[in-house]
Amino acid sequence: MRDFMGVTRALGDENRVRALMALRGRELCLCQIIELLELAPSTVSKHMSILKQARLVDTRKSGRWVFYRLAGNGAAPEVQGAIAWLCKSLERDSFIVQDDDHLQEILKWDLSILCAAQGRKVNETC
Amino acid sequence: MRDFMGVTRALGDENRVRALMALRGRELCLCQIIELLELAPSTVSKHMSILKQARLVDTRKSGRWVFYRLAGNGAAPEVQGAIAWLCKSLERDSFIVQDDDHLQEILKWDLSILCAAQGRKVNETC
DNA sequence: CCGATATTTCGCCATATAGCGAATTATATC
DNA sequence: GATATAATTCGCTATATGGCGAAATATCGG
Repeated sequence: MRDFMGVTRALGDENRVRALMALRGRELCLCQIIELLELAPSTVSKHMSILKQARLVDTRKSGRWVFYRLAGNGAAPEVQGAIAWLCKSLERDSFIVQDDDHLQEILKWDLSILCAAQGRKVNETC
Repeated sequence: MRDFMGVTRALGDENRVRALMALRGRELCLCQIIELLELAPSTVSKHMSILKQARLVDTRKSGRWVFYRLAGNGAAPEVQGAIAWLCKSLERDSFIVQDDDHLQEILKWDLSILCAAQGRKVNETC
């Protein structure tokens, strides 16, 4: 029960749900999720740590970067069920589709450039 | 998205999850749920209204009593998915099994007696 | 070793939420 | 109509949560 409630609480925030949906079929660096959600790095880090504690995501560290991915086949059944339910319910949601589009743009940028640009009110044109 | 978050928020409270699980395969009167959760009537009423707003439960009014049941086949897919996920994840949870046992006892009581007994620190033996 | 940089942790604030009891509403019974 | 009763709404309090910026941590490049 404790574990299960950890999952439901984790799913109870819109930004965390958006982050999970963004991780469908790919892994993302924290800075890419920051860019997507347009929130402070500390806020996004906290969100991701909540998702990790609920076992909804796994992480991989590569140098200074931390990559997140959805929990896979090794995960607990309730976690896999949650992810399946989430994806099925929101796949066609207009906000999620919009995020998907936004992500396509974000993914075009080199990670180091993206990270360096954060916190400096990036101008879209340069 | 708005509707979906309504569901996830509703699932984010342990007492609401317990109430939903209690409704598997039967309908219950509010006073029976009050007895199960051992919370104030106003608190339980609020919980159930949140579940109703999320469309996770339907209600039927019969005189002074209000009966709750899980949303059925007519419900939105994300709601049905949520209920299915919930039941599959918690069916064997020890807290839920304990609630199931407790409910068996509660169901033995006549509704009017149960309601009348609430708020008066019922002695198990009378 | 010394910055620079990505992430996390900490401290704080504003808001949301769960809980209760009292007051209100709706319905049944007298 | 008056009274009793099941449920809801209201007002309040205590706690939890999401947000940020500053400070701390970890890692890379010189």
